[in-house]
Amino acid sequence: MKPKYYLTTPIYYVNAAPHIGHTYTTIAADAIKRFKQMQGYEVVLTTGTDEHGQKIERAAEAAGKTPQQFADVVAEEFRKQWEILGLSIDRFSRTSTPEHAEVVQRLFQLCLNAGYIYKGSYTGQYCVFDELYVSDAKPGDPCPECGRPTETVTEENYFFKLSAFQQRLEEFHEKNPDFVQPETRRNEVLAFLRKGLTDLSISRTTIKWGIPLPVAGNHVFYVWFDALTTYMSAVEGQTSTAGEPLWPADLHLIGKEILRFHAIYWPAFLMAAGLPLPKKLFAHGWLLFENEKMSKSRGNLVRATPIIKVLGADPLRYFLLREVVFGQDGSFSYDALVGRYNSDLANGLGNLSSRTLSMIRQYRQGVVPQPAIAEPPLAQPARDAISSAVQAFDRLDFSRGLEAIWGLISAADKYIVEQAPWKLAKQGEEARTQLDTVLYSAAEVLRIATTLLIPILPQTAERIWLQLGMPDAIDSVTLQGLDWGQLLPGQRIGEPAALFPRVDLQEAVDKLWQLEAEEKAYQARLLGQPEAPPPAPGAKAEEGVMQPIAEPISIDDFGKVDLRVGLVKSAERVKGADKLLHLYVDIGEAQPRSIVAGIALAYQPEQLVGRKVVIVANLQPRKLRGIESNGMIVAASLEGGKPVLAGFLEDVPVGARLK
RNA sequence: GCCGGUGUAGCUCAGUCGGUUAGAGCGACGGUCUCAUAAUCCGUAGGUCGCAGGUUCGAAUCCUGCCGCCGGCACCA
Repeated sequence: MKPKYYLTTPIYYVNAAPHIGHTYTTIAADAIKRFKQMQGYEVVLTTGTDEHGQKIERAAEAAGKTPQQFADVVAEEFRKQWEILGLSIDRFSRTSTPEHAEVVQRLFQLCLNAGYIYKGSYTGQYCVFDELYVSDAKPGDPCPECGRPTETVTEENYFFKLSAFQQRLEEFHEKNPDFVQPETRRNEVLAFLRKGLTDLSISRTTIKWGIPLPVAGNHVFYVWFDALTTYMSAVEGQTSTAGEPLWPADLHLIGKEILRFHAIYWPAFLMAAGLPLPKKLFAHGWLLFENEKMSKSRGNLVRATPIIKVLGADPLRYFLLREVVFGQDGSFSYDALVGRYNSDLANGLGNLSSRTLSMIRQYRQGVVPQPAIAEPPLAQPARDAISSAVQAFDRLDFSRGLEAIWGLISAADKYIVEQAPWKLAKQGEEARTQLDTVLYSAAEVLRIATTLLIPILPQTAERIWLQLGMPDAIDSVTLQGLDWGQLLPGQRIGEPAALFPRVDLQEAVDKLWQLEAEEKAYQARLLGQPEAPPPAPGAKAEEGVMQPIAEPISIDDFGKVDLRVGLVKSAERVKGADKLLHLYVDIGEAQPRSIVAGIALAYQPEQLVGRKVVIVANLQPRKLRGIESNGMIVAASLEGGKPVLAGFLEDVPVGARLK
């Protein structure tokens, strides 16, 4: 009986339609699944959507839908995306289903019974958009993530006693050094743990769209308790064919941004409930677009669908797994994508297949010949490639594994040129056995490379399989025992056809940009969002999202703010803080004021001395890094950028009021 | 500021328990073959191995300092 292997992708939040970041994770998971299957496991792969929360409530409202309707639309987009890509998903989980709610409530109950849940209250500044409390913020402060104004919220919450698990979690991570990979991520987890843990608020009363707690009151679960539990609810009560329970998961594949929740919260929840913990966590890096972080606000998100249309799903899989070292950040660009397509797939694999099959047809009437020797020159390189590729894939190092396979492809190309079968064919009888060996070797390399590539290029592998005329179904092929010499002489090959027609770089890139603009517009319509202008081909969108305009105020309200012209008398860096400068500013008072401003990344202290600036003079004093700050400097704050100080074109006297 | 990582040819990277002329793939340029998807194959391209010191007979490889970049934390807006 096969051992089971249960792996998961994260569940994706339905505030956004699928983009290539989602695709990257899910493709990797699919490749892992196929690889594990070929190693003899019964594999279950789940993915799904995270649908609750205030952000969805509001997005739905803006789109004129109920939250459920809204979630339905986006969830369907994800499902379709994985279908178009041909991903082998066993279960698509949605947090808005009753089955899931039941498991979440049960997990809560277990934690409650064990004494790890208590009721408390919390007051703080809350950002609705990002659904997070902003620690240390004052009323009206903007959200650090999005810049939108925060709201003061007090609520009674249920708390999870995370602090009680610090030691157990540390011990767990010490004893399971492979639990979190790559290692650099593990170090982060340990560092975070050692700083100490505070209890976690796991419920909200401000949200309606969520799973109710099985207690009195209007509490619904807050994101992590709800979302993480999907990993369990997806396979609730299920076993493998052999009767082995699917939980615990063998691998959670995640992005690095959600590491902490998976490496700390999730094990703690499970420990509290007395349930088995997952076996492994792998945090992959981000896909950067031409070395910039992809984000909605930068407008440089890329979708997979245009790529599938122009090049196909397999080339996208190949690119993502070959170009990016799994676990590290990687750069995505259309140029690199098309480059890889032409050089590796068209000229490499595709051409080897084409020339090999064509020669067998021309010189041997389409029948795989019997090699004259048992150990042709390519036999050992092939064995080495099998061993390196399998080992690399096993540690999820796809790029290295693919390198090894392409090394074999190159060796075959080189061997073919050295042997020049087209010459052997003209030499008649005396070269006959030699030609047999050459043709067999080429076909055998093709068969071995194809077998190794099944997890990465499933569609292409199947096409080659048929073209080679392999008698057994490709689904039944395993990696166990894969070796040189298993291709049977006498086999009649199938119909050759080009696998990856070469494309013109510029034409392909233009087409990709055009389809991308259409896809982006389509997604915006789907989510009921105002349509963004399509990006100019190749242009990097730099405009950020317009921050919402604050509530209207009266002239009297404005009059409360005392803005003054000030002259910077001195400026120095604040020790121990990257962004802070300590200034003394003359605004016409007896003594210059001490003001601490977060502009050190944008301005050198010496640049500021003698400069006239605008000061909010009647702001409540506050201590920053132990230094008294009596006021605030007015600056344009660019999202994700450096602040730019307000100033005057004409000369103005110090102390003048702005109104 | 603290912690971790990283900086090698135009691009993506390999190479570090110190040791001959520092490597691969892609791209570029030149050439070759003709089975093949104007593919393959061969050759060329001269990179202060971030910078500066140090240890050593000898350092990309060890040590120290500095700089850049990335991540986490702190901090701020």
